Amino acid sequence: MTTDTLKQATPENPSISLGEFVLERLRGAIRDHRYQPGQRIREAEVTQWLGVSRTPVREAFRRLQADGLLVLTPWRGAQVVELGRQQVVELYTMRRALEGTAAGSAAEHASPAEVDLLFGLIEQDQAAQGEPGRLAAINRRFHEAIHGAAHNRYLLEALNALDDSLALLKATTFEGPGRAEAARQEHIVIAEAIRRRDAGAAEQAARAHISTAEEARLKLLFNDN
Amino acid sequence: MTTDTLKQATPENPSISLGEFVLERLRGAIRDHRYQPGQRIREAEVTQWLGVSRTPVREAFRRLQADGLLVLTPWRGAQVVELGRQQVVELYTMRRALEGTAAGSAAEHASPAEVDLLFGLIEQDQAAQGEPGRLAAINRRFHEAIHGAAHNRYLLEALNALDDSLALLKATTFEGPGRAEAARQEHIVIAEAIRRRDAGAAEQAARAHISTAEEARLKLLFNDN
DNA sequence: TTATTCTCTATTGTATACAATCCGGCATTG
DNA sequence: CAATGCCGGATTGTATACAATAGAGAATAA
Repeated sequence: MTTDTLKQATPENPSISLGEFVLERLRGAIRDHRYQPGQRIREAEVTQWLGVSRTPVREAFRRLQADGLLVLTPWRGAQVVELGRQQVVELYTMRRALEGTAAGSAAEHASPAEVDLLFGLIEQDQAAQGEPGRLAAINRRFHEAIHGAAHNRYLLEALNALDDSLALLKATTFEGPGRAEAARQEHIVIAEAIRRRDAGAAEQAARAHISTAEEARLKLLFNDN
Repeated sequence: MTTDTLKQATPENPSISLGEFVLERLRGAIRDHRYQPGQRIREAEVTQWLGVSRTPVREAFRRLQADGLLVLTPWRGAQVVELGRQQVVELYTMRRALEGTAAGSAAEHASPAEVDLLFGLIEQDQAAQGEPGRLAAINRRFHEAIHGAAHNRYLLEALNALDDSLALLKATTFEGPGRAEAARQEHIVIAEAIRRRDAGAAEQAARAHISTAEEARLKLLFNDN
């Protein structure tokens, strides 16, 4: 990466369009809070940062708007979405519905390997006691495993978009004391329901899991309820 | 529309960006099957049709891709999505989840006026016997009324996107004999559950409604099951 | 005849020029 | 001194020029 003649290819990955490249970089920056909620993002800024012209930047903006991460106001440009309490509640309602559906579908469609993966992750989780970073990563993979096991691409996309939206929030749910252990127990209930192919129980367990996560999140964010 | 000096405003509606204008026109054209599934849409085509440059057309393409209506292949451009049997099933799984959630939320949050609207639409439906076009329109409004009564903007957006995707399919569900009456009965069950604030019953009723619609749709499309 | 390669055109990806609009500060006026 | 209106720069919306690629068809060789 020295000369950067940059014909027509992503600076780093030479096989994808610049629009996609910018999209991923921006998505990552928003996820990591390098762009904070409410902050305005100027096209010229991104242009300089990533060394591309305005066209791919604008295309990425459109996609991020569709995903609910940016607000595009005419002549004012892009702003990272800010979530209020009401919006967080609405997002968790969606999450409860979609995670429940994913768990139910996983109970119906998961392959044996996918079921094994779930229990493997629960074991890893148990081994990662007291390491918040690893716990969060494993939790993430557990949920992704369920999402994949549902074998429904629309559901998967919707859940990914939802994750991105919730990443706008600062506090991670695992900060509450005892939350990690409680979450593991809930994960076990979900995984067992999936293993015994009980779609209804899997859905209920997943919903309950999201509900407790919602409570914890709201408490952390707004100190009430 | 004679001179068309077209400074910088939508040809028809002078207050919205051209990108949004193109987006809505394309969305409508896809909904109405003026662009058929599988068909390729060239930028230059739309450019000429709507009298704009390629830039707003490309922005609209990106949004439609995010909504799942177009497939954008690098260097090949845009193609209207084609839905296979598997994808239809997956979409209906989503629809069952989201409509169920909407009905449940509506039971919790609907205003009295919104409840009245539901029953008003059921009466209109009864009066529109044997007119497939009006029946379809009223059915649509009934569902939209529930979506609105849920008071959840994310849910609303997701349901709208889902409707657009299902509009890709040709046959309308109301073609089956007796389907209209059955649908009305199902609507009544949903509306009554909402009126008595029974979220669980409303969700179950909505799910059952979607399941029967799915069956009818699959029968119409693939002549099996 | 058939397979293969090459070229050329149509089309998309990107960059940039230009137009329109918003927002700040400043001056003018009451 | 405050309010209001008017500039000027900063920023976005749109159009277009140019680069890169894919794909179809012609030309060639077996």
